[in-house]
Amino acid sequence: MTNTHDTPHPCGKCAFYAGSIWQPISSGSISVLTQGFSRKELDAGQALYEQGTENRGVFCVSKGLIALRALHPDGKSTLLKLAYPGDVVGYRSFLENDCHKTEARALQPSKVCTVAQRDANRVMQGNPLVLTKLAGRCVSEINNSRERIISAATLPNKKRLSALLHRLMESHGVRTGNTLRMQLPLSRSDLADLIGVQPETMSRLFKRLRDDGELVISGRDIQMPVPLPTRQVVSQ
Amino acid sequence: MTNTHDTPHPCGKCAFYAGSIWQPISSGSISVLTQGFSRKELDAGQALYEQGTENRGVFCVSKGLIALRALHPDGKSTLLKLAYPGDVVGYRSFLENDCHKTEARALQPSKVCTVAQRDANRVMQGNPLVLTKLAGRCVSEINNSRERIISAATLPNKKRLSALLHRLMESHGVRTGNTLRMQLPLSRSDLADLIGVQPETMSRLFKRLRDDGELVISGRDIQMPVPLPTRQVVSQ
DNA sequence: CGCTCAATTGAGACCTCTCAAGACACGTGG
DNA sequence: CCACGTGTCTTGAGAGGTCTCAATTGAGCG
Repeated sequence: MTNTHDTPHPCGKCAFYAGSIWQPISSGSISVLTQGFSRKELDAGQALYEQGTENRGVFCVSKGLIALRALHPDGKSTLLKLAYPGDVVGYRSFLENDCHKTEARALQPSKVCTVAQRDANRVMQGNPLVLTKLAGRCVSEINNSRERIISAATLPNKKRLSALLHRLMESHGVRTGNTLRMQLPLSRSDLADLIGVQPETMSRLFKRLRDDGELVISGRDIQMPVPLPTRQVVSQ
Repeated sequence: MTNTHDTPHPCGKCAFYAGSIWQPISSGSISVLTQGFSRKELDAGQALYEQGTENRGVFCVSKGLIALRALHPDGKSTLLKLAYPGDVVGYRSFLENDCHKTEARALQPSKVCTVAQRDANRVMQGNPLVLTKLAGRCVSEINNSRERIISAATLPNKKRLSALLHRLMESHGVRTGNTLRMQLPLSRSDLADLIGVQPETMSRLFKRLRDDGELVISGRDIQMPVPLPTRQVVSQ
């Protein structure tokens, strides 16, 4: 019934196949993976999963941008992570076999591939490398969190915002001559979350950066000069 | 040469055996584990490993208290985590097969069990459950980091300090009648790191908590009333 | 046009940071 | 035992930053 031979890998045509957590796996597992595999399109603002709901599998962003937010009892929320194409989301609750402690919501029109929980577990059991790769994603996430904690303790807010904008520019910016330009994918509130201040303060930080001549802002349109190549200090 | 039969599990007598990442493993792996196993005592202030050094294995705290700190180029440092008995440290660099990005230093006289890298890898390869458990530790660490980020964005410093002291009291406090009392295992600087303020601000926060009557402080000796049983709101 | 939501601006209270100086505990050596 | 360091902790003062509450502006949309 199952042809273990010529079933193509469901992620085979994905641009992020090389780094996929579902690769390599035994040819026998490919049919299991395919069985649990589905692709979904999300409009901007649409939720991939809601906080508090049961985990239904492991999700991989293939296009667009997903925001992971923790919703608080008082109605506010905190933006915890931006998931770009190639990123895996939902693995925290998958590994814990627990409900989602954050919501995942598309910031831009996005495409997400899902491997259903049951099949994901079966593939994982037959292919230890899958768990190895997932653990690698966990470690990356730990690294990211630590960087965020360290920069919060180390840098003043203005510098943190500047660094954040430069990072966003790397992903979303288009270079024209000597300037970079992007449409911010985030609201001011979300930006404020990412550096840990109130939205009003965010506005004022923007103004200060503008006054410093670091960038030109108009709504979500941002321009800045191409940064000089920063010379990394090589630690022996 | 190896007796696969009656070699005892090296963690068998440990109080944290039940939650150990090295359990259960195949009886054949026990001798490998034993081979890579060593126990080390650390004085207060002594380093388990230094930042920037190569990973030499996976460490498990069996007694005392270990501080994980990130050291910055400017000479300052940030306290990232307190590792209590039962906690595993060094697994981040172990999984990445990379050098340590933090230092681990004993805050109190401590005992740490080490499984050397080479043998840890061999045991892990033969026992997928080990990686499963390690992934679980990663997920816990992610949860901790997220809580820290959320509370930094949500609560004012005074409340964060209060929450931190209550948490420390749970681990280090002794109840006498209606009061809890502990010797702080941390310097003011380390406490300041944990909530993300300067040491001077830490002092002033302490003073405000004292003025509020929340606690009695004398150096590192802290007393507070036993908190009322907080009634958890059950979210349906 | 009028609604709504996002973003900005204003004002004042409050807090935190920095730099500096003092208080305190602890250990060492005279 | 005392003097003297040393490191930790506290306190002070002023500048600067952030927060909150409130009002205003701006942009998108029926």
